[in-house]
Amino acid sequence: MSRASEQAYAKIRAHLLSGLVKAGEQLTEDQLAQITGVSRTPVREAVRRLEDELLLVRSDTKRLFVADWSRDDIEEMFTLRQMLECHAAERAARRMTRGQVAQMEAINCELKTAIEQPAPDVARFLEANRAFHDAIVEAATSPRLGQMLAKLVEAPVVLRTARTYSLENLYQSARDHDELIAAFAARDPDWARAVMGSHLRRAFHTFARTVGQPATGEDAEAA
Amino acid sequence: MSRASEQAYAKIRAHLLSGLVKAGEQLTEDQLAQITGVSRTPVREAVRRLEDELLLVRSDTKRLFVADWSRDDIEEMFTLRQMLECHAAERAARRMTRGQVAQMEAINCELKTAIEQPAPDVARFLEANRAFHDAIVEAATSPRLGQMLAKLVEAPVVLRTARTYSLENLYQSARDHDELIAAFAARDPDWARAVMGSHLRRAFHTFARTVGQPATGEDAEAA
DNA sequence: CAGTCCGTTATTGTATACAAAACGCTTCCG
DNA sequence: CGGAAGCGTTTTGTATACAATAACGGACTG
Repeated sequence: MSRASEQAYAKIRAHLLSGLVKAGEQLTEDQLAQITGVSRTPVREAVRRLEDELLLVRSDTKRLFVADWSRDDIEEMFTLRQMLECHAAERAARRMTRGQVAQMEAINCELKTAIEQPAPDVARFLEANRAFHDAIVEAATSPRLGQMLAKLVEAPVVLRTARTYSLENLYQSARDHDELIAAFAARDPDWARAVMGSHLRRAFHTFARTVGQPATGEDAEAA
Repeated sequence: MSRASEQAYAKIRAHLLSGLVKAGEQLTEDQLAQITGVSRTPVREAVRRLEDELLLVRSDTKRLFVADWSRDDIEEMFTLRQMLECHAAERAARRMTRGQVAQMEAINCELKTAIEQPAPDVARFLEANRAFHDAIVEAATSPRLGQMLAKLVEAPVVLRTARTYSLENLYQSARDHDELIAAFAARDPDWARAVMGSHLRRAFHTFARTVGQPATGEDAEAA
């Protein structure tokens, strides 16, 4: 994306997760143009993307609102993500080269060091985690699948960024990744699918628990 | 969508399937603005939608081209569609009301009459077929799923519109639909999923056959 | 003659002004 | 007092002019 519209996208997104805006609140393009410092044209471009990612929604008469997700919405997204990403893991297991496996090991190594610092570096962990999942999608070589997953993965992250991650959950993720790598190295699609399934499903439940009893947040898990 | 951008979308889309443009050919926004009769602003909006639907693609330097799909691309889309729509059928089977089942019977009835006219009315058949699948997605009550499927379903239709449909395939579709309705009435998710799976998978193979031996087209099947 | 640098042209990106549509408020009528 | 119609305000949609960037081609140099 071009500079202004990309910047608008990033700023609006940051604004949405800053917690300064409430779910359901109306926004106007002018407002967003002022916040982002660019004109309405690139703002509209950015808004379109955010609509697509379901962070913003439009009323039937084209007015713009901050999306508010129900618990069902979130469960739905996790379910879809699980379905698609299991498929991706399966495809990836059939196609992954040795070089790609090695790279995934490197990524997961980085992820572990992010955890093991004196204090776990959550941002760095999330970055590595993202890279790991992206690598799987890439190995699956299915552009449509990647496009769909990108949308699903982005969204829940928004809600969870504010939460803290328990150390144990971070370690569990790293172990899941290790097992995924083993499945890829063994070129076993069924194994890869199964590991990915439990990885994500558990993530959903720990996530749902913190949403059910919000604000205390201590045991959300990164997927 | 608003009037001008909607019109632009429809006209560009029609232009793409008219066969006047070759896959891989470059297009410019100005060109499209002239064709559609509106300014570049709504054209850009329409182009973004078409990019999202993968009918248009951009080079790494933002130049616009007509997408050309490989056979693998098409297979990928069918696979994804099957995965998602099987899931939709399963969900629908759990949630569908008697009223909705009755409505699906009505739709499939309409579909059959479209076939049985002196000459089968393919356009009318496709319309009913689309309504049938839409009804399933609606009964599944999963907005994200619906959104994703909409994209996948639209695209292959483009390629197949030019083809003719064999009578037998039309009847087979109607029978599949009957069985789906039976599965819904019985509230049997597994049954619904299985029928949908074979319905779509068969559609893929008949479709792939005509693509493999193009131009003769006589046995593409509607899903 | 090949390759690269630079100026020209083509194309996309952004800003702004204006048009159309929707909202909300007031007023007017029953 | 309720409700609907009208009008000013707000918000979104479109057109157009201009800016930035990428492709193209031609001249210059080794």
